[in-house]
Amino acid sequence: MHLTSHTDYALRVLLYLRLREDGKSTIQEIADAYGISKNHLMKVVQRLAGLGYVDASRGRGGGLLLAKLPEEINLGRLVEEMEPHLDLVECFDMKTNTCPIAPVCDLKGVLGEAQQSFLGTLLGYTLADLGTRPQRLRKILKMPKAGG
Amino acid sequence: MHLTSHTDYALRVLLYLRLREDGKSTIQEIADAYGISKNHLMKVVQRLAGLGYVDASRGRGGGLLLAKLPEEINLGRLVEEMEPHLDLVECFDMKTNTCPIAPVCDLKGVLGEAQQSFLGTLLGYTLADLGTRPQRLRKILKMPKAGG
DNA sequence: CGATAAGAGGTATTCTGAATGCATGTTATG
DNA sequence: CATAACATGCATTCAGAATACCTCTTATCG
Ligand code: SF4
Ligand code: SF4
Repeated sequence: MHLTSHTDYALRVLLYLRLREDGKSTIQEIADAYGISKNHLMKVVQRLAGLGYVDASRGRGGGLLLAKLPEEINLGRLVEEMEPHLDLVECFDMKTNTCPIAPVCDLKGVLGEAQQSFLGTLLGYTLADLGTRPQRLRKILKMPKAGG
Repeated sequence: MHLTSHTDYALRVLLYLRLREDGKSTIQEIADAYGISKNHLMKVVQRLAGLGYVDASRGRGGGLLLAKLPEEINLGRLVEEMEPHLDLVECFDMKTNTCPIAPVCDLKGVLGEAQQSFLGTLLGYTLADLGTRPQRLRKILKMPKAGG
């Protein structure tokens, strides 16, 4: 039971940008701040751009900006969109299911309900609920001061 | 986001035994019923035996029996015990965490809460809540008639 | 216009852990 | 003592995630 690093990285990027609303941030800068691979992070950012969460501008002086208000970025929605699939067990994908009792299995319903609880909790939060300790976060992330 | 097949297989075994309280079932029989590998299922059953969910008797005439009442077998508990880990994101395991903001990350708490919602839902169900359509299940599983 | 910074996008490789198979040991029964 | 059934450990395969590269495009600046 785990989320992919893509999903977590996406959230890290958004959190970073939320604390940095005053100016653009480059992928390199964010990768350095979290100590992760720039190449890897580029894929995540492309995805976020495609989903409309960030605006990316190329060329010298380019970088990333949040494309929405933090209050508009729902964590549950983001997780649903970033995760490659939400197939808790094989029968959740009827196309590849091999379990013979799927049509009449109560467990399937119970697991589905549990997953909805999970996502439902996340749907109750937005990016605006994160970063409640901005000073400490900015310090850990070695974030440039406003205007820098 | 998915559970391992071990967890699902464990639940399948318990469901099978619950519908078959009248007599022992062999691993072979259950593997055939679900169309899965016997070798694989043996590992799952050993785990279930170790956790005290089933009694396994060896030798000719041996087989499996539920070691608890269906009402005593909680689905949330079982999932917790069968899953190799519940590390939704890397920071859930402090020993291997590399994320620098873990000590001050609000996201961690939110994800933890969501996971608790998931498990909390499952904790509300027991094996007794499954198998509400026993006739159809027994038929699909080609289960021997009572006493057979 | 040319150099350069930055993102876009595709491909290849590595790595991990799950899934599976196999071989042998142990226990109980008849 | 033959056999049926579970126990245990190890090896292998496989899928998907994670990561690394490489080339292309775009935009800015001197
Ligand atoms: S046992 Fe139920 S939940 Fe598990 S795969 Fe089969 S249908 Fe789905
Ligand atoms: S960003 Fe937060 S939730 Fe994600 S790994 Fe870091 S500490 Fe954990």
